[in-house]
Amino acid sequence: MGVNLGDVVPKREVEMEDLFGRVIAVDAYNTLYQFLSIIRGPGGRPLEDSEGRVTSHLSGILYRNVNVLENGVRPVYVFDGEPPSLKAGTVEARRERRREAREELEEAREAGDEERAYVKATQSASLDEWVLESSADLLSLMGVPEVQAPGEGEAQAARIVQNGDAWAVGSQDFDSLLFGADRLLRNLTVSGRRKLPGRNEYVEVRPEVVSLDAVVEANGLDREELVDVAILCGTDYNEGVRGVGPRTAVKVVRETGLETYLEVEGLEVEGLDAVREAFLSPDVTDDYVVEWGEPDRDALLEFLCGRHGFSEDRVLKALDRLELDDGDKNQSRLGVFY
DNA sequence: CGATTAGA
DNA sequence: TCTAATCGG
Repeated sequence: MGVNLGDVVPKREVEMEDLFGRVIAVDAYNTLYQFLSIIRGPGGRPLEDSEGRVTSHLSGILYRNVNVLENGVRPVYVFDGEPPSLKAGTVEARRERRREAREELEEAREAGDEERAYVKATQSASLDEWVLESSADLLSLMGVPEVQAPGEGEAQAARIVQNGDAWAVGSQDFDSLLFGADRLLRNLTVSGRRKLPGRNEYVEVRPEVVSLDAVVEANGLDREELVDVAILCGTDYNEGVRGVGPRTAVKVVRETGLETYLEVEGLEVEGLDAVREAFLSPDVTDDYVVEWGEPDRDALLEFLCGRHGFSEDRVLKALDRLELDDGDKNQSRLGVFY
């Protein structure tokens, strides 16, 4: 979920080819959650192997990374550690929401309502131990590095960018900008269109870059003020003010300032200073290693086909795309845009 | 989501 | 050859 900054954030659409040579600090939680909620079969059931283990995320990781690596983009997956205590309410609320969704999923299945079942299955997706472990295993076999964050993955990913070890954070959420990432890359995808959950509507989806400088520039706010904007709208750490969206929040912070506004309106933000600090000085580490390796073809075949029932033909075809390339598309692509 | 297949 | 539907595990 994260923060609603979409409306006040300038975006620059790019092609995957434009990202050649870039390192992307991928928010693993965000990415896995999307794979898990979206990659579904009939009745909203996730893909699974013959033992009943969910494999939707493995499919997503494999093909996404093949596309990314094939284009000379180097991903590093950043996994969440312990959520800050400020987030406890949000974590609990999400748990409850998933629990409800699972109940409603059962009801929908019993009623034979496939469409509702699909929606509820999506809402009940959760990252359990199996998903995290098998994801780490697959990434490792693909030669894709992983970083374990002490706290929020997005904060750690932002730090990796700040340190110059990655070019952008890869996530759908905007939080990494609040954590100080210089750039955010959304829609790390090669395929054009995506189907909207509602009905038969399709939207063109291309990768898009959001730079923190551009956000700051466009709104006449610095990062600290941007954090105040988010706090007004609501974040994972606080509820936000009813009826205030990003647009008015920017206006309020620029013209009045968050504290004065709260005072005048007789409002209060629970633990305001702590929330600010959670964004401005998050729990991150510089003790990480980012190193890419060669995909282990045999081990990948054993893992995906032998153990989890993937089609050998398809996996081989995917792995072949990782071998012979950079024949035509090599250097001199860096720096075509900022 | 991304790949594959069906169909215009 | 291109796009819409539907597999995949």
